[in-house]
Amino acid sequence: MSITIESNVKDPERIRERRAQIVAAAVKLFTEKGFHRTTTREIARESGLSNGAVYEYVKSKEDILFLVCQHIHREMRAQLEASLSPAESGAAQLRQAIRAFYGVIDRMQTDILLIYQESKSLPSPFLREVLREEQAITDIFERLLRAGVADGSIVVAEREIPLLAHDIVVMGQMWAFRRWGLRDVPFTDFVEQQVAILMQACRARLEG
Amino acid sequence: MSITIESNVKDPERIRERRAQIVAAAVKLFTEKGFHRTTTREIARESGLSNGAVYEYVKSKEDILFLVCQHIHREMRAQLEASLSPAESGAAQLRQAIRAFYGVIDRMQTDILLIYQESKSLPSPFLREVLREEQAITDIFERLLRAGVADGSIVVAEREIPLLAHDIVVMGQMWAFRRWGLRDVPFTDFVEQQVAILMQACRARLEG
Amino acid sequence: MSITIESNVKDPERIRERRAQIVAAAVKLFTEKGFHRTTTREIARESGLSNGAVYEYVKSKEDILFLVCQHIHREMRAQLEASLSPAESGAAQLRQAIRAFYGVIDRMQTDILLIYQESKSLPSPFLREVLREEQAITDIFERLLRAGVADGSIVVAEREIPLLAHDIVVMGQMWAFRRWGLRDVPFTDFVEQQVAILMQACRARLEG
Amino acid sequence: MSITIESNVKDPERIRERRAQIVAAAVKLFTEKGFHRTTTREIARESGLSNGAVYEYVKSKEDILFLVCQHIHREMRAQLEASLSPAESGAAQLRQAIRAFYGVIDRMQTDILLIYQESKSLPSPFLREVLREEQAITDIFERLLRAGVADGSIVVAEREIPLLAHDIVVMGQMWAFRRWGLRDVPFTDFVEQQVAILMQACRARLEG
DNA sequence: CATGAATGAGCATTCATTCAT
DNA sequence: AATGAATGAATGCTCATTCAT
Repeated sequence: MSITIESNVKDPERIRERRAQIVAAAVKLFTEKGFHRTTTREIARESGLSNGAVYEYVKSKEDILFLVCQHIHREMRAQLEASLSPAESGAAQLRQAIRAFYGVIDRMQTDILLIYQESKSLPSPFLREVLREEQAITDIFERLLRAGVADGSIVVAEREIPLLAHDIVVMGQMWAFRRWGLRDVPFTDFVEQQVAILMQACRARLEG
Repeated sequence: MSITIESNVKDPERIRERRAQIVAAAVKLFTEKGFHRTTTREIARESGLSNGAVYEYVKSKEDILFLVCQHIHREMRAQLEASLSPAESGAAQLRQAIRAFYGVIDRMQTDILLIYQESKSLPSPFLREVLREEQAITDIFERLLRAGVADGSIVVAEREIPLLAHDIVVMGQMWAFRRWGLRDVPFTDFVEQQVAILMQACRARLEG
Repeated sequence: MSITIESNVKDPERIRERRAQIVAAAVKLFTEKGFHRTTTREIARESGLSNGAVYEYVKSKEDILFLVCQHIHREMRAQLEASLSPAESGAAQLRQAIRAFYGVIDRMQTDILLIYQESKSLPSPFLREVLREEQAITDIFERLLRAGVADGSIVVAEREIPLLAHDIVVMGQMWAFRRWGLRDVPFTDFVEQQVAILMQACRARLEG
Repeated sequence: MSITIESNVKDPERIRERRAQIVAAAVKLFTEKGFHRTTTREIARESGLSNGAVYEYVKSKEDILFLVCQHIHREMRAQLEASLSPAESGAAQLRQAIRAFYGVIDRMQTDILLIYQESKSLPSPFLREVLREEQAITDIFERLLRAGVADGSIVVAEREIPLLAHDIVVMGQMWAFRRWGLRDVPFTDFVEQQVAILMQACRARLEG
């Protein structure tokens, strides 16, 4: 939002295209070998650009990492919004949102892991922006929780809401960052168990 | 089972001492600047050893990272064991263990964050060992859950236990890795809310 | 004789205009950051031309430096000629010329410094041309000295004339290249003292 | 004096040796191709060190340039001091010093040219130091002028002394930086003519 | 055992110049 | 004539690791 990566190139359409190539290449490589072990040359080669061309669209390697994080967050947001659907009660809406979110997490596992593992390498203005985005996702659930409280379909104290929202997010993201420990848990079981725990924490009436 | 780091030096006592120095220095530096941005020279200087001496007790920089993770895990285990105390029921025991564990997390915040952020840089045999250790901690809670089920003080399906144990761990560790989002939550509130959610998930009778 | 810089463009008027833009931009940038630290992109931007356009009027970055030196020398010559005025004796003429020249130096301080500091980066045919121009200025003073000898208003041996002419030039240019050491000397004092020394060296009768 | 270049290496004797190698190589290369066109790799090769070794004794390429300037200035000072000899009057002392200084300039022509052409590439704390050194040389002549004034062997107004000292220096250094224009002047003639002009400027009584 | 100087492959980044449009 | 995106060789510098002493 507030941060804009500079480019020497003027044509915005071209910037979009080339950065998409760079980001695609970087996501692949960062996922495989991590940010530090990936060289800018590899990113150039993988994205089909010359060494120099990369630096026409980006000012530093950290810029690329930021672009990657930004791209992933946008994709997450888009997918999340696409899978939210209206529901009768606040509780039902919340449950549906959690399920939708966890679905996104499942589909974007490696991307989410990438952000978890590499965002610490961002220069701090970028990191702040990434955390802001992470908080924005949490805020979605805060709002849903308050809506449920408002219509009486769930019961949570206001002061418990922030942490509960974080729980919702983290209990989903662990599907990505604790993959090693959850090999034996089928995804549906995972979702249902987490949803059950969370809805119970909201003292929601049992529903479909 | 447990991985052994090679050393050119014979005297095991000396190895222990020197590695303790190296680990202390590395923990400090990795926490401040991260694994990749810390140089072996800096570790040598900070630990009071010469560049060469470090390599008498360790074969590579990754070895140091592993030693650091190992040290932190040991410390965690020790602190956890020290703060566990017997309780009447399995539920009470579990609740107490969670509280104890969360206390450890609070005290070892930066160390836990270090493992979260840097363990991905470990060569895979080391990484496996670290994850094994992480699993071992989770296993402690699996056992406590089963004990509670056994004495009827909590009600959880066997198939739900592994994930629930992960939840217990993750919902505590987020105190370390989501510090940026929990600034406004006092630690005691944090613990009590998480414990409440978790005990409720266990259908434990409400107790002290 | 005089070197000609090639251009892809035919229209000589256009060449003149564009090169004037390029030179103006380059003088500004070279003065601020030096030749090596200035990029051709910066020159393009500052001159309002595109990267490519610059290379339509110039074959290399060195060409630009040469154009800059040429421009400065022309400007110096023009200013010098404009401020020369006839005088009664050769000695008076010489004194007047030195004062005029030093005035030019004072006004063109940064340009003269630029030539002093950057001309060494010219390819040797260009450098030779620049030195020829520098010699041409010196020659002006040689001629004035000979004129003064001829009318008897000064007394210098023919063999001393070349060096004396160099002294006249250098003792003025130091106002530009020894700026750091002459902070406390007012310009008028500077001129008068140097003129006194030089005229005395010519054994000129004391006048106005 | 006030500036110390850092080194990773501890042994001061070794630092001295290695830096001498580096400086010797750099003087040669900078003289041949200039500072900017010389690469650190070339300096390493020429000095018989590895790329990395150079950076054990120096923190940056600019450090090398500074070391070079420092070395040249020390050498100049040493030679100058070695060739100064006592004289009867202040005027005689001054004349002798100028001759000695010009002899040094003749012997160190290329080095002096190097400082003239490349010192502008120094980071400003280094540049200040170099200019301080240049001023120190000028100060020597200020002192000699005052001594001459004091014993009555020369006549100069106090306020004329600083510029006169600069003239002494610059009128010698031009032997190095105006080499192209002085090809036909024999060194002895050069010295005698300059000395004559300068001593005359001091209104010194004609002496041997 | 310890030291610390030396190594050199490796990396991010720059920039003069070209050339398709 | 003009544009501006693309190129890629070149550069200064780093740092894990080794090894002679």
